[in-house]
Amino acid sequence: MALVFQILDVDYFLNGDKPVVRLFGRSDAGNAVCVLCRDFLPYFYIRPKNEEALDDVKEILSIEEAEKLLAIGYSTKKTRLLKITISKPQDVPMIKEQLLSQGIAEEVFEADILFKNRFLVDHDLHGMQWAEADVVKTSTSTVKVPAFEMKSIKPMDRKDNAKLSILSFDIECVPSDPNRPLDSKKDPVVIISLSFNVPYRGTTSIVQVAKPVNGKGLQGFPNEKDMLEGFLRVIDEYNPDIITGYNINTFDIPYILERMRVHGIPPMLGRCKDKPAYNKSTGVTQESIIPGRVVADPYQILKRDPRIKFSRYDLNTICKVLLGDTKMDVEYREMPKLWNGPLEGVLRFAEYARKDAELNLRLVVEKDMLSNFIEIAKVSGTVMQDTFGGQTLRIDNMLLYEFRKRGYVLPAKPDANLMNKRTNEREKAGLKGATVLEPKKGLHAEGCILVMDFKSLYPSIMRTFNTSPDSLLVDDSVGEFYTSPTGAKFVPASVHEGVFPYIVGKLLDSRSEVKGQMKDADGEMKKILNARQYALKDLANSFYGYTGYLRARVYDIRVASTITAIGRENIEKTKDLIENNFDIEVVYGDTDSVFIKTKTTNLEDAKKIGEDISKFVSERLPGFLTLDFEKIYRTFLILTKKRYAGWKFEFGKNGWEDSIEMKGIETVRRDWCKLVSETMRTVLDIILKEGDLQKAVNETKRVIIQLRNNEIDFDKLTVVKGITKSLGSYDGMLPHIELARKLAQRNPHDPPKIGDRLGFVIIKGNQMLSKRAEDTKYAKDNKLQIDSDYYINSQVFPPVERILSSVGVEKSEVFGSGRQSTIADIMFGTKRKMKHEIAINYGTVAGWEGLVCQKCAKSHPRMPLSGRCECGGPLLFSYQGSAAQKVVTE
DNA sequence: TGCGAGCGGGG
DNA sequence: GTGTACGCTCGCA
Repeated sequence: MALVFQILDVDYFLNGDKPVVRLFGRSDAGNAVCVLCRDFLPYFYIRPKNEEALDDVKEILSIEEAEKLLAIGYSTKKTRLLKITISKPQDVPMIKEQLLSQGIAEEVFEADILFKNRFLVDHDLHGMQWAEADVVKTSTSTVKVPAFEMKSIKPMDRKDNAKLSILSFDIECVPSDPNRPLDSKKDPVVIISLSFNVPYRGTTSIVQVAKPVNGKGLQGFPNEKDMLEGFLRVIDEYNPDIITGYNINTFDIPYILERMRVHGIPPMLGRCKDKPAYNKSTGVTQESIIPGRVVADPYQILKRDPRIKFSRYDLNTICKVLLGDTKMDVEYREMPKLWNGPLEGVLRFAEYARKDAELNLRLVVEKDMLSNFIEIAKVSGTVMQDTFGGQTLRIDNMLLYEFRKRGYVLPAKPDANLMNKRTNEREKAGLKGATVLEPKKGLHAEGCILVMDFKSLYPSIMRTFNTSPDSLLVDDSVGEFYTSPTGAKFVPASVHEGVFPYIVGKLLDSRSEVKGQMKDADGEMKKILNARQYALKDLANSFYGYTGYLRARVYDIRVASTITAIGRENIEKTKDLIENNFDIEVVYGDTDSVFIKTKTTNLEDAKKIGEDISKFVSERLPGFLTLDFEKIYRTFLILTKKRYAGWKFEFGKNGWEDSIEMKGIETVRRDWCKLVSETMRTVLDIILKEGDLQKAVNETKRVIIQLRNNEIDFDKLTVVKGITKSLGSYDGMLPHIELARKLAQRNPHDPPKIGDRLGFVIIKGNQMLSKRAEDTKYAKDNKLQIDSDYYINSQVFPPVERILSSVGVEKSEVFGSGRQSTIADIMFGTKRKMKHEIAINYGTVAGWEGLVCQKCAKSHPRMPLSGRCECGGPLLFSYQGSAAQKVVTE
């Protein structure tokens, strides 16, 4: 029969001496299924040295001749290799070592490719892809879901996803000794909360409690052991495809596995009866594996997402920002009291746990956190679980598909020796990075700044110059070649299109196509397509980094350094093209962007100039390189390379929308009090939106005076820090730890405990700084004096000073000790301008007819400089005479 | 400015 | 599991 299913996870088990591959998935009919393949064996390639000796290696099942191309260095000459097939995947490393150490093989290829990946690549299958298999129903004692024997399998061209069931869970534990950290060997799990996207027995959440409680949505158990068994029963019955939870990879799963071990419960959380869930921790990275399911941890996903950064990554902060909801208010130190106290407390604790599991599920579902990974799996071919790791496996897999198709073998991952060699080589030759153009420092307020980007710079360079390890010319076999700025030579695509440029090109072309399809799509499909276009871009962009990554299989510094060298040449060339052909100045640029200062304050005109420059430059850049007009900054303040702020204007659905954009200038930092962030933002706002440097200075002075006069609320001066270990184990002097010691003395029966977060201010005194940290509330209640010099000199002033000095304001001006000149004034005798006129002209945008006053209805063809009507009323964009849409100024 | 240590999330 | 993998922020020189 034909079974159509989406491939969720792949592994294998041994049946006697032979591997049996298991494909776990969701069938078209919506059932969890497992497809078994018994006729696939592990193999690898060797370049033989002593062929006869192969006969003595008893594990080898067969030896075949194979003529293959090698991935580094262009050549049409195939190398004679032998394909070695053995029986057990886990024997491969051992046999590989033996062949090398006994001088039987000169070199080994593809002996370090995981069996599941080998299977997928060789069958042209991808993770999360739909497949159609010819199967017969079978029975096996190894899995918990219906199983089928596979006769054949082929990939399908389907974009949709099966309805995946998701279980979100959270555990609560209480330490037996509140002064010591939790110990999974001793301290029990007391509560497990579960939340389901597809309802389980008609409910969306359950809380399991290791006490004989009962109630709605509650399951009471006599003890921890029974509860853990109950947890396994629910997982088995619900049978989720995805298991999720906040920080489950490094906390909940390893903890619960240890508790199961203590109680002698086999941790069969997956879809197999023969393979337990386990946690692999390597260095600091921990990952939990549950066979047949996918473990997704929003904490790790969010932390690694380059698109958004959060100030903190705790569940509460994340939910506040993303969902507008918060955790229930239960402090860690309260938990033992709740658990050991009266019933109401236990129930409150249970509801707290329920909400955590629910919040996490909402993050996954409402924020659509898995779609990107599903699409990355579909494109790169790895199973979904492996998409949560790094870029390397994704690229290795994509390279394996393509190189294999073209008759190449991939080199092995580098061993310690090769890594050393690469490191040394790099230290000698150096891998030069990108160019950052020297910024014209200070405030640019006279005209709009255009921000222009090279679209997909490194992928475009790869495509244009055919830079790829397999097109790198290492001999004189070809007369026609391109010589890069570093001297490396590449054959043209007409001779041989490199695998890297080919894949990158396919990804980017496919992305354009998907973006086209998105226009006609809606609902679920639009989400999928959007995730897909992002995955395609993300994957295309990671190929350059791979060529220069020391651990890559197909590392080649000549390729990596060629790409950055072309990038550097490109940005310089572009700067010249712009400055030589337009009466305009490039004030900054970094890697793939240039910032251009126009002479107009009219946003429309600026936009037009941006489009003209984009067209002009793109026509003159080679191949796939294009310069796109990205956005307008009306004003632009640059402190140093990579640190700047701009008043951004973008034309959106509701007309011109403005915001302050900052790069590299941090206004929020954990060790800064609120006052610092507030002052910085105010100062930046005044400079960028009003151009009034004197006002910015005055504002800074005002804050300093308020600090001296004790007029600032202590809450704005508070810094919060947590106690992470026992007080005795801190060596250095830290303010919050000294405070914790003080509080413990003050209140011996309720001292601060591990996990507590202390908010403190620094008060006046002669002791060293860390001894002067004081609890904010205590300081307030006892009317203590804050150390205003500390707040001025160590908190507020340094970051604000960096901003002010970039526009030429001297420290002495802020502190008022007489009017002194800046160094620039002394050198050039120019008086610095304290007030910059910030005129804005919004222009008229196609489709929009003009502006209309909300108060007197007078129409204006252009935005007046004041931003308001003569009558003082706010101006709205008018469209086709009537419909006013949005206030455009404040 | 560059380096080495230390911590994050969870309970 | 045909393994071997962080990344930022801070304090200090």
